[in-house]
Amino acid sequence: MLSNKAKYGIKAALYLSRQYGRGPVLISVIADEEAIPKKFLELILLEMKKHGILHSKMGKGGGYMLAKAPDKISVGQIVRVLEGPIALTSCVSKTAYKKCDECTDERTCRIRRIFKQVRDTTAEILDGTTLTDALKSKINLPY
Amino acid sequence: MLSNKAKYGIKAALYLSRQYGRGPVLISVIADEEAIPKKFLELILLEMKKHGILHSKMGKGGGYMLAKAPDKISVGQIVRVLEGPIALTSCVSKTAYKKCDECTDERTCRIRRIFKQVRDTTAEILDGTTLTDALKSKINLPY
DNA sequence: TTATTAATCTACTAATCTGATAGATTTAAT
DNA sequence: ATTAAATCTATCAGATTAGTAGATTAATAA
Repeated sequence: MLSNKAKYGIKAALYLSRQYGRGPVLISVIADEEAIPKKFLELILLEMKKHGILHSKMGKGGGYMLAKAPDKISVGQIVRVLEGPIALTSCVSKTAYKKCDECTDERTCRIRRIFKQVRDTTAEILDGTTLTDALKSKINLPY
Repeated sequence: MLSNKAKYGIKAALYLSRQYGRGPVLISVIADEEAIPKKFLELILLEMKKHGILHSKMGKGGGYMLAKAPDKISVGQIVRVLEGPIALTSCVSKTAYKKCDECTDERTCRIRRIFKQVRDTTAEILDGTTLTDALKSKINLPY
């Protein structure tokens, strides 16, 4: 299951996408609007900043903003930063590859084959969905 | 990431698939052959038994066996028992549906749409792969 | 230059999950 | 009755999750 951390991070990023181009947004505003514990959100935004997803400005008039346009940021990037690799087994991860401890032969491992398939389709969806895509909707939405 | 528990469970199930029809197999044999801590494996097999994936026989000449033919057991079933729901958010799970705590409107939640897609494709792969399928291979394997 | 505002950093906590291990008990076959 | 096997109950150390608290630093504006 996805952690609250990742969920909150995606929510915050979507919020900042809607505010994109309008200058920095206060942590407290995002926290209020998206019902996220403020202190927890601080840590999350900081982590996203350190990974180049967000920019921030300190002091009066400061706040957070997207580091890039919302169509240049994918949900996959955010998930990787806040949740870790998309793959379910390390032997199948692109960003955090590591042979499984107990693995004798990766080439013949049946579990690997299955979870490689899962990783690839999941990555395709998450990396293929930008924040802009995520905001698009068929139904009418309140913002 | 997939827990060792689930990995061990799948490995054990694949082992039992290869022995299918030959009577009960000792926990200790599976543990040895698949390099799984025996005591830990006990718990895992018991859990799989309780969920109808395995059968067991106590006493001398006893052991574990598949409860059904390997082409009637999917990897998805095992993952659900040992790892929990396939979905990354509860609001998108078929077997463990629950509205997200903070959710105000499921119908309009963008995160939900994305993770529903991920769940559906993942479930398709895992439920669509039986133990028999998992054992099939294009390359030559040592068993 | 001082007050104010806002992010940043460091540290801590409680609860839960993971990956086991230990030992006693029950069941079944010989 | 003995032996072999699963089963049950309990415990444990370490990691992770989901935060909270408080001090510090940076930037702006007065």
